[in-house]
Amino acid sequence: MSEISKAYEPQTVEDKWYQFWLDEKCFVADATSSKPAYSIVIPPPNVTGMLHMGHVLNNTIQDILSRKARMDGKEVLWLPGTDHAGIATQMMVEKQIKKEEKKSRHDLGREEFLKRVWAWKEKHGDIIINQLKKLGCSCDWTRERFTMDPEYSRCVQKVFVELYKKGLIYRGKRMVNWCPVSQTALSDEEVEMKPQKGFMYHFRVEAVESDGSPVKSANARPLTVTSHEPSAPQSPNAGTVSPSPGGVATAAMAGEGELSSRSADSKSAPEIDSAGRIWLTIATTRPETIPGDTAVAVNPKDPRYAHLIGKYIVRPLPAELPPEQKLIPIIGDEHVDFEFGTGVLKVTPAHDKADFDIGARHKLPLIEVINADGSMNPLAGGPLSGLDRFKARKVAVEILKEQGVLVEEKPYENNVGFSQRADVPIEPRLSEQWFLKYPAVEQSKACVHHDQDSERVPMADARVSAESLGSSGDAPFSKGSLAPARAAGVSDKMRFHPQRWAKVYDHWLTNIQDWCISRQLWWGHRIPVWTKSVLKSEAKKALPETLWSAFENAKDRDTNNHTAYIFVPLAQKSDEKSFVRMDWTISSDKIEITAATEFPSEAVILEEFGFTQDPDVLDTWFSSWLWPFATMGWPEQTETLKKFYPTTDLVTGPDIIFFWVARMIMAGYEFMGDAKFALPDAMPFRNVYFTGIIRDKQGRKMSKTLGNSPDPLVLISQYGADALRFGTMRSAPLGQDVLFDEKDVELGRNFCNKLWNACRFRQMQGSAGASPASEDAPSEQFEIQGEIVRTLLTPDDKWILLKLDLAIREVTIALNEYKFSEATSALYRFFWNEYCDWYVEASKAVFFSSSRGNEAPSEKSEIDQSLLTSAATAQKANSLAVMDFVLSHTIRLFHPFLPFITEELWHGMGYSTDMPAGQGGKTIMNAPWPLPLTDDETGEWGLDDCYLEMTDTKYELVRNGRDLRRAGNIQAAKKVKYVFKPAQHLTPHDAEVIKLLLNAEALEVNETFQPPKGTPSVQSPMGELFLPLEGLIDVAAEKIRLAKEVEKIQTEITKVEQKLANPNFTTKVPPAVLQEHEQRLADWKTKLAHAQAALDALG
RNA sequence: GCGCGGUUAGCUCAGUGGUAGAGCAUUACCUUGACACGGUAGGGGUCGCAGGUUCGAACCCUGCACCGCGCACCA
Repeated sequence: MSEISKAYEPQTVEDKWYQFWLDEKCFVADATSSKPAYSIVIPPPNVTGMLHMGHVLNNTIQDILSRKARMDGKEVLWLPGTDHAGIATQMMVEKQIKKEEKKSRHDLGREEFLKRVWAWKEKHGDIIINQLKKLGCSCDWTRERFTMDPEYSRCVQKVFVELYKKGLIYRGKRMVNWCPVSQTALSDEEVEMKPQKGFMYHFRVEAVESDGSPVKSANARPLTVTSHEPSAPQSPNAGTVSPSPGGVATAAMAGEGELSSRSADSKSAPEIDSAGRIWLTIATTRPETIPGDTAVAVNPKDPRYAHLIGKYIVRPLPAELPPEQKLIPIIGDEHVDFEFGTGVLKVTPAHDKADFDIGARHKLPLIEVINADGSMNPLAGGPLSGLDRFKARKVAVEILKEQGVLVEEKPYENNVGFSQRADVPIEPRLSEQWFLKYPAVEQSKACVHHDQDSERVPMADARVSAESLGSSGDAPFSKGSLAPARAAGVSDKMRFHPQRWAKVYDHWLTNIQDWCISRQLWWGHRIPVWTKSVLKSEAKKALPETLWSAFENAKDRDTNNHTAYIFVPLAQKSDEKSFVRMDWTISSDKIEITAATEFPSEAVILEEFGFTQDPDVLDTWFSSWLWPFATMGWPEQTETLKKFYPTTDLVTGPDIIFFWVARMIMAGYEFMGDAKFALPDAMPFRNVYFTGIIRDKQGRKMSKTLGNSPDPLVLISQYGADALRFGTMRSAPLGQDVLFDEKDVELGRNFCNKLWNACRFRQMQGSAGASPASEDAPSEQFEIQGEIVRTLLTPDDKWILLKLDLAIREVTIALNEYKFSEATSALYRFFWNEYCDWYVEASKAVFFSSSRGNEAPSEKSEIDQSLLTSAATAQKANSLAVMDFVLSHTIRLFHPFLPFITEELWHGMGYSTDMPAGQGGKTIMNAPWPLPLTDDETGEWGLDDCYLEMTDTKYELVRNGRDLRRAGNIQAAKKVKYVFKPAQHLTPHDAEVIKLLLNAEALEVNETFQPPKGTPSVQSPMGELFLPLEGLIDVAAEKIRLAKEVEKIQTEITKVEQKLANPNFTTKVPPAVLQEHEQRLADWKTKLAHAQAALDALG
């Protein structure tokens, strides 16, 4: 800090120190270290992503935790990496290729397309990593991982095969969430329900017999209108209302006309027309799926319809089919809610999840009418075929209108599942996919802590240990933070912060369905399954001998559709342990064989045998869920795993609690429970901190389309990374969403500048002796070596040392409880409001008055000049020593939050030179985290708490004295003289401090001062302060001020008096509280007396 | 429908039973020797509503309202 600039300039400082940390390998974790471990795995950002505010929040927190842990003496591993993000990345590259070459991925072919994605990854993969570096993240970059690294892919395959062998992974033709844009299946978690405005269409169909002849209404009895369920609207005509004439109703569709009132009736019962024919009205939001209907269902308990079960209806679409091909049964199914709609449900087993289940129960045929891309296929009928599903909906409605069967069309809002990625409605679609039955569910449920009061007991790994807090921990620590240090080797449960997420997690785990893990994409881990299908008749010839004999010897081999397992030694391998497990399915003429293997060599052999690999890839989360251990060398027993697994903290957003957190926990129990790892626990982390979601200042989510997402790098270049970090942390309370405002970053920058200038001020006061004096420093060489001398400590010194002690406690506790905004606020308050506003200002009394020792007034001339000078010098040096003590602690407290500026100051202020190389001598990163003052220190320096109160009283007097100025309408610049009438002895130091803080020209201390009538004054336990204005006083203004004050005091007195007059209060309240109230009353009364006297004096 | 948050100054939020707080914004004054990215002083609040518990409630309990989120959803 030789040429110290007036304002802090972060840009050069940040780059310089980041490079230094990298060069010095400060972030590299040593798995062989004897220090206790602390570890975090980064939630891997998308490899081609860009840093956004969510990353800033998330990674700043991780960096704070990591840096704090290093200062606590832990061996820290913060393991970074990126995620291949299947759909997102593939879509991005496809879009690019489309734009630049007007080609689809299919034009390029799989191999070429994957080349392009890899090229894209190589080109853009470092961007986000470099952005994290800009932010100051102290990740161990030597261990950076990517979810498609060869070793990582190996883990994914191994896990797949293991689960497959356990029978937890299976293939099945099921209803899945299909995204017609990405053209892939999705998991339930990737579907987002959104309210959608549409229409509810009611159309009617005739109930017929199996031969197509009308069901006679006579047969229909015992239906009577009055036997309806209570909720059904009663209508005397309902049973006999006339059917609408053919070709009815296009104009009145909006719902107000005759038609709609009749349709209300139609809800209550089937209509019976004059010819005695029975009509059912069906409600649907998706008329385009009518061609796929294979039944209509009613509730068997519904008296309106139950008698029709077993009859048929004629499906209106496709219109061109002959009626006999459109006959579908009326079935009874409990699923139908007869209070909803008309109580008649059209069943489309191929295009609706619930309908599929109904179809399965009733063995209904499936008619698929929608293609993978969301268009209709020929089975939907001529007019619909080829149309997009939404267009087809409109056309289907037109056809129903033409047929005269549409009875109502009313606006309707319902929830529709959307593909999270592509933002289009998903299509429930039947397809063959791979599914996973989640493993270790029960363990995963049991492992999370649920106690209500656990928020106060933060660290299961005893991150807060007795020694890390110092032995003198009393008041603030006794709240419980020191509490249960976990007994060594005993696993505790995992903790969520804030805890309420445990309930959400639990609920999800209780209700999970199997996970659809296959994706019809190309970018991702290809499913390690190979299949081969041979004609039964040619099996012997077509199969390798080993396989054929295994097949031939298998029991039940002729059973149709029978699945069994055979283990086949691979012919080319002599190693007997080398088996690939194969499943086979035999149908009437074919044998289908399936094999899964994680080994590339076996895959090659399988291919030689004519097996082909499943074309699908795995869900991206199927690789992410292995992140905590696959990045550490699993399945080998690496040093890293032994040292750093389970990780200490996970920091992530609650939006991926199901996608990622829950699944990682299950994977941890499933794959890390193996005794060979000799781990204390299989759980992947001990604490999960859920950040809030970053929103803009209007509370909206940040999104590209809204354009409300600021670019963190722009903010960093404008304000500095420290400023961004500090501002974000200050406004990010535990568990709350963060409303981001650039003002917060500005605040951070201002704070850094304040810190910078406070150090600059210290620097300008010269050397305290520890570091050599620079050329232009005062000529005196201080003797005291920067040590604090008790006898020279002023009350202000003691006050700031005590405040520092409190700040250390407060910040440490806040960090241990993951309360980052609390820690930041405490530091801000301490440094700005206590250190800068009061201590630094008060210290000027020492610096400036001692330097004026040479100009001592004449009455002191007898005192030896040199003695005076040296006393003043010693006093000054002592204050500098206190400043250094406070600053060197403060800078360390700030380091996790503001890594760059603190490193710069640490060196610039020379604090690094006092430390051993490994403990701050080289970098502040390894400097010890400040401990609360020890009993030795407080005893040595005489830091009694009474100095807090004493000095607060002094500062309060100053505040009131300043107020007199304003009350007297005196400009801030105008130098004024105050008179102080002390109640007891006032030290010259305190007099000087008061004078300086009042910005007074002079402070006359006069024990016998007789103020002229009307002199404004303030009262304090220290004495009375006057601002004599010699007739310049604005009497009216002063009267108003005093009157106001009297009023205020009286209000307070009344409040306290009322309390004290209540016998209930005086008898029931704890003595301390009672005493406090009595004291308060006395204080107010004194104040009142003075204010009243002053007011009276004005006449 | 079920569950979870929230409601305190103009804005964003702290505040777990004992004198209502911070930052920003705002008003007035000040470029004094670290800092105008600064200083000093001020104005501004029936703590969502209604009950209850208590000597005492922003805080604990009950109910309600409104805002947000999650889960489940019936055409």
